[in-house]
Amino acid sequence: MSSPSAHPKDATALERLRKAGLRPTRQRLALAKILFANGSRHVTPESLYTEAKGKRVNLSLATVYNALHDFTERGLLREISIEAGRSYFDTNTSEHHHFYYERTGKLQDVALDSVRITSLPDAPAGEKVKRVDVIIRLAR
Amino acid sequence: MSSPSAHPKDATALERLRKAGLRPTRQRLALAKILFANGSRHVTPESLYTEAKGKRVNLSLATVYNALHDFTERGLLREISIEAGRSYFDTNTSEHHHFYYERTGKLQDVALDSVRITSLPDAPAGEKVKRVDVIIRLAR
DNA sequence: AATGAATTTTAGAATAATTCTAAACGGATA
DNA sequence: TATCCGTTTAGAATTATTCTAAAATTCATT
Ligand SMILES: [Mn+2]
Ligand SMILES: [Mn+2]
Ligand SMILES: [Zn+2]
Ligand SMILES: [Zn+2]
Repeated sequence: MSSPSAHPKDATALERLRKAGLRPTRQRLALAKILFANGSRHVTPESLYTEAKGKRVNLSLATVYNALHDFTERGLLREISIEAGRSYFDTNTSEHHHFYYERTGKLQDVALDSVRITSLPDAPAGEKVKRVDVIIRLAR
Repeated sequence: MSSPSAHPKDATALERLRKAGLRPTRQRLALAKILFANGSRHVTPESLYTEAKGKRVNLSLATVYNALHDFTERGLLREISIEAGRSYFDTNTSEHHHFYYERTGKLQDVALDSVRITSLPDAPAGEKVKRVDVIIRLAR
């Protein structure tokens, strides 16, 4: 395949990958551009694959899985599980919560400070709290 | 206090199924006995199937799936999704939260009043809050 | 630019969880 | 007991994800 474009448009995605210690391959650059071009997004592997294909990016589904996991390991994404058999990847890696539209399966960010938790139980002995996830399930 | 089951907690497996409008078949009775014999439990289809087989209950995995879904539809269980590719069924159907031990995949109940949420965002237009799930992820 | 080592991508096979199919079975009722 | 119809079942099918190993690409070194 051809070498990566050096256009300024790529700078953000390229820098992001470099900073994360990930080789900026053609596929990773294309996915990073899609993921980080605009605001916060919540994608599934399949939805991202479809979107990339729609933009005529040539890659395989396995590469999408690899990239999503690599990005997550390097802190570029956060993985979210809400429903069995479907995993989401969130471009917003800062602490926040979610609305979950049960009807459509869509996720929407909820700002951290709009959910005030004023007490939490102590973590069991030998364990520490890694994260508190609040999912606000919506129905009509 | 010697008279039988005034509360669903005390109901026999048979009574429980009858009240739920489910035919008390051999398989459902055996599963209900395992599930509701003691306190709160969090099972996976596979773990329940293995446990039943260990007690020499003759049934198929498909029946375990059917029963778990039937029980859930009739309010005897609640389904919980924490991790993609693994679903849990909870015998505690009252409102409560969970500790999730990431290392082992085990769930543990967290009493509703030990998590105090003093503010929540308004539901988006046309939607209402169906449930708020709090998952406290634990790591060493 | 060419070389070579390490990393990444890929197609397709493999695995895992769950659902489907349709035939056999068995509770409920009369 | 006879009949009805919901339930169970084995095995196939489906879906999501991971694995395999060969080919391609990146990148450091000449
Ligand atoms: Mn994963
Ligand atoms: Mn289900
Ligand atoms: Zn988010
Ligand atoms: Zn519980």
